[in-house]
Parts: sequence; C-alpha cells; structure tokens
Amino acid sequence: MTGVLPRSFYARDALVVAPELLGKVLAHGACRGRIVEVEAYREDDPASHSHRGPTARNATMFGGPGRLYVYFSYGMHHCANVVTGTAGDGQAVLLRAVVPLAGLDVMRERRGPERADRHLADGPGKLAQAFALDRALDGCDLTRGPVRLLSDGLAPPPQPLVTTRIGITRAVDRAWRFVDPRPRSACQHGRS
DNA sequence: TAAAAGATCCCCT
DNA sequence: GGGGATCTTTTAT
Repeated sequence: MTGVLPRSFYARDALVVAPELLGKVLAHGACRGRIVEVEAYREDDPASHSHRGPTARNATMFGGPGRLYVYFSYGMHHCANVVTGTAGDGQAVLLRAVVPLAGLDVMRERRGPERADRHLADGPGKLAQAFALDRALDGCDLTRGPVRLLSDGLAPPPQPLVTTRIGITRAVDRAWRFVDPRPRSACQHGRS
C-alpha cells in the first residue's frame, strides 16, 4: 500500500499538480501526514521566489520535478514545497497543512508537549517543524527519500476549495490556493 | 555596504 | 485583532 508517487506525477504544471496533492501522504521517518492545504507558485508569478530567475536559494525550483524545495522564512521557520513542471520552469507547490497520521509522539516533542494535536502541522512553518524539514533537506528526491510523497492517502477531493493565496503581498488576486474540504478529523486509515 | 522585506507563528490584550 | 521575534536573501545606494 505504500505507493511512492512517480516522477511523472510531478512533471506537470503546478496548477494541475496542486489540487491532486490533496489527500496524498507526506512521509519522513516515522512521521506521516495527509496533505490538506497547498499553494501553487510559478515563474510567471510575481509572488514566487522564482520570479526573478535562479538564485542560490531557489535553485531547487529550477532543478527538475519531484524534489523538495525548502527555504528559511522570517528568521525562524522553514517552508516545504514540491517542485513541479520540467527542469528550468521554476515552479513549485507550497505544502501549507497536513493532518498527522503517524509519528504523532515525535511531532509533539518537536512542536511542544502542550500543543494540541490539531495544531501540530496546520501551517507551513508548523508542518516543517513537526516533520523536521530544513535546508539540509532542500533538493531531496521525493521518489527516493528520505522525504517522500505516497499515493496511499485519500483520492483528491472532487471539488477542492479554491481561494487566493495567504501571507503574500504581490499577485494577491490569483486563486492558486487549494484546500481539502473534507473533515480533517476523518483519518480513515493508518494510526499513531 | 546598507537597508528592507518576507509563501510565519505565538502570545498578549 | 495586533504586534513582536528573528535572520536570510534580495535589492538598492
């Protein structure tokens, strides 16, 4: 049941891949989580890190599909993206939230024992902290690990919630945010 | 060389 | 609902 998503899954436009990521499973070590919120970013997008071309930071975004792009944000958080399209495109999908499925004990240690389970990974920075994703994992091949994406979650929602993106100041009008409308408590498989 | 902004989160009121 | 923490990367002088 542990199907690793093939590279072909990622080799499509970010706006096509993004909604299909909903329901897929993020895996790192003992930790697993079902993706429930994502945002697409492309080079033709003023809000994207890749908009002004390749730099030392965003190199992974141009390095070809199926890899993990991790950057350091606000001096204290990390954010994780899935690179899509073809090499040189400069596009990726930001993982904004997952529902913890396994490894919750480790996540609680990383996020703080007083943290409610509901808030372990319900934001880009929280997700990265719960799954221990940092710059050392930038460029990681998602088809080989150590961080991987699995297809054994839920099927993508027939009608994902589509809205404008959050926390940006440019291209605020683009509805490139996709949210899984299904109940987040519905863990129909796996356990901690 | 300097300055400012940033794909965020948490605590306080 | 608002502001502070904290530091890297980028962009402007």
